[in-house]
Amino acid sequence: MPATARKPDASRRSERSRRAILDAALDQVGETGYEKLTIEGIAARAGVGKQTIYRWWPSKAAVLLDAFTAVSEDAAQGQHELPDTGDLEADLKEVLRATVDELNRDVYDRPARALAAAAVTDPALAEEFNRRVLGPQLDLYVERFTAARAAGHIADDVDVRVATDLLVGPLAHRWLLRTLPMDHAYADRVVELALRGIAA
Amino acid sequence: MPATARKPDASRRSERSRRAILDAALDQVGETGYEKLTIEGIAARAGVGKQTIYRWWPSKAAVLLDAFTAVSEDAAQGQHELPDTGDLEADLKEVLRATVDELNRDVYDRPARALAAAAVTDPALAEEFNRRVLGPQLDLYVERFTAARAAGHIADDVDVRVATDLLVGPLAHRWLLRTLPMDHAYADRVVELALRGIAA
DNA sequence: CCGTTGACAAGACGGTCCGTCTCGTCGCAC
DNA sequence: GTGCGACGAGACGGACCGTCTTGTCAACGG
Repeated sequence: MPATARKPDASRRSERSRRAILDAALDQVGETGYEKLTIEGIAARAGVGKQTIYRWWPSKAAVLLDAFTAVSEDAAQGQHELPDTGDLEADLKEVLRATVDELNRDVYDRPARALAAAAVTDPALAEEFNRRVLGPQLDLYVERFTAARAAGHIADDVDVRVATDLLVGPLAHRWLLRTLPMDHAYADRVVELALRGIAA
Repeated sequence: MPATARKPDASRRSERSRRAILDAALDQVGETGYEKLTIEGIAARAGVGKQTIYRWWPSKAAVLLDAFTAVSEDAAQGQHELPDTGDLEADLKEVLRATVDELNRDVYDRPARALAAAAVTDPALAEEFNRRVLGPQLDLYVERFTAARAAGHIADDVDVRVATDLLVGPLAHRWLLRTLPMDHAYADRVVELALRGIAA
């Protein structure tokens, strides 16, 4: 009589339905935005019963997170580390420029923005989002900076995690809050200023 | 026959109702969070008809923006510029530490977070939010950096707007997405690293 | 080979909140 | 004092919520 919320049998789960739901969620958010993303809408578009969604996901944000994780891994194209040509500044500019381009494509921007917005007011989702998507991406910068420090290209006492924030934070800020346009020139300036510092 | 959405007469507006609505919205979002903030709930708590809210605001986010603008101006306490003791690093640390403290107070964090989240997926609200709240705050940094540049404390070719992002971006990133805890030590490190740069 | 099991599609259901509307009431401007 | 328009209250149809019910179907065990 423990109030055991009995769990569904994952081995009997329909892969076909799972993919249809993920695709439908991604399509819907890309077309009409997050505010018009609805469980009923996803179910109808996927040709699936609502209960099938509620059985496997706790919220529409969780569905979108699963869907976006696949997109994100596709975009990574199996690249599990940042380029290292020995020229730190050039490498970082290349990566940040690519990030800017990615965030300016609607198919990537829409779901990413929806997830970020949801994470801002939902700590549990934020934790999951960091663990599955954002964290691994930030780790790439940490690794690259660690290598650069070993090569003597950055100061010994630099906290590589803070250095990562110094690069990514400004980009994310402009992207999320749209304070000003975000383009290649901005990415370059951020890299230059972050590397050499503001002080005279 | 122009579809003139006839506008209400602002001179007959009830100041009493206006304040009650703003207070109710702020209280509600502070207690139960943004997702449970509802127009009907605000109206009930404020002892006001729903129509009175719909007559003067286009969305609940707009109500919250008005409410928060007042709070934000209170918090500024008439300080329309950043401290300038001549020691740029110390001044910036003081300001960022104060910002961290502010963002860690629920009465400030809750509505600010709700507005930021709404702005992420609503470009029109983002524009208004930037114009009324975020923009003026960022301008303070721009002014302080401009003064520092005139005093020869920062390099001549530094873009003061990018420098501002370099400070504020990392803080905002940690605050919004909760990648890692945000405290005084972090604020100090960001200031130090931003000023002197990552490179050796 | 057949019976049991549990996920499935479909959709009914009560509930909440939406945004619009219709009421009297009441206060300010003229 | 009179009339216009904002006001509080709440009814209204509609959207979507999350749960529940029904009948179908495929996998798996005996």
